[in-house]
Amino acid sequence: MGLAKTEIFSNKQNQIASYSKVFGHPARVAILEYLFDKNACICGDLVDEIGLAQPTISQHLRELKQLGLIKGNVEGTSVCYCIDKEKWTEMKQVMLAFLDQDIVADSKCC
Amino acid sequence: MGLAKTEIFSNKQNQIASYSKVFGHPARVAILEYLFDKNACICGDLVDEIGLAQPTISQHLRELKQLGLIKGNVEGTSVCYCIDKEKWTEMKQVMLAFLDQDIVADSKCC
DNA sequence: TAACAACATTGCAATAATACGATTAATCAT
DNA sequence: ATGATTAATCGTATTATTGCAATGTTGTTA
Repeated sequence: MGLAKTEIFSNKQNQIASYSKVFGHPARVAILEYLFDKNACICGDLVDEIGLAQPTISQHLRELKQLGLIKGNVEGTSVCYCIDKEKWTEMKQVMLAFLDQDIVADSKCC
Repeated sequence: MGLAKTEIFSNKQNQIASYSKVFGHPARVAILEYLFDKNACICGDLVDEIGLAQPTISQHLRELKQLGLIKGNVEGTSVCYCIDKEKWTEMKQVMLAFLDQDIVADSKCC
């Protein structure tokens, strides 16, 4: 039905899924990498840098902003986006706990 | 259009997006956590464990299998799934490189 | 104030994802 | 062989996502 049954899963599981979902599009990965690379707030160059239309970029930025991973400062007529470091660290904790699950050696099969 | 323009992004960016996408649903997160927790191949208990119908679970398992993150061994009438450790480690490298991007202290704003 | 610049929003078309009933395929038990 | 069990696949309804043209909003500049 296109609608995930989030209510039957734990908060942690839904949180991991939410973070992952936002990373699940290469444009958003590219935006974040660009923001990291510049290590400073950048503004409208994202549209030129990534080959997507302005409304599309704006939409991706909004999703990143909704999760709190980026912040936007209005600077005159342009808006300056950058990584929210606290939130990024917080997200990283959650994701690492998931990715770093112990792989015990003696599994029964496979 | 519902169709991501993957061709304008790098292989690495698309790879990160692919891994993230598969983690972008709580059911698949739950399946993986259960597989890790049991540290042994389990079969149809996933249907009982997670509250989704059998075809739905089977569909999620297929997506995980397509990415290579899990393996399935046929054991009689049931199928035994477990984490593919090599592939998991490989995936972890890629994801960590993305998550661990340097957050330099002296950013210009925000 | 009027024109402009930079983004955000809206609306829409096209495709993808989610979920499950029904069915099929394979194996086991008798 | 027959029936039961397990899981994969098919078909389909429903919702979500992606992308962009058109338009709106806000602040700047002449």
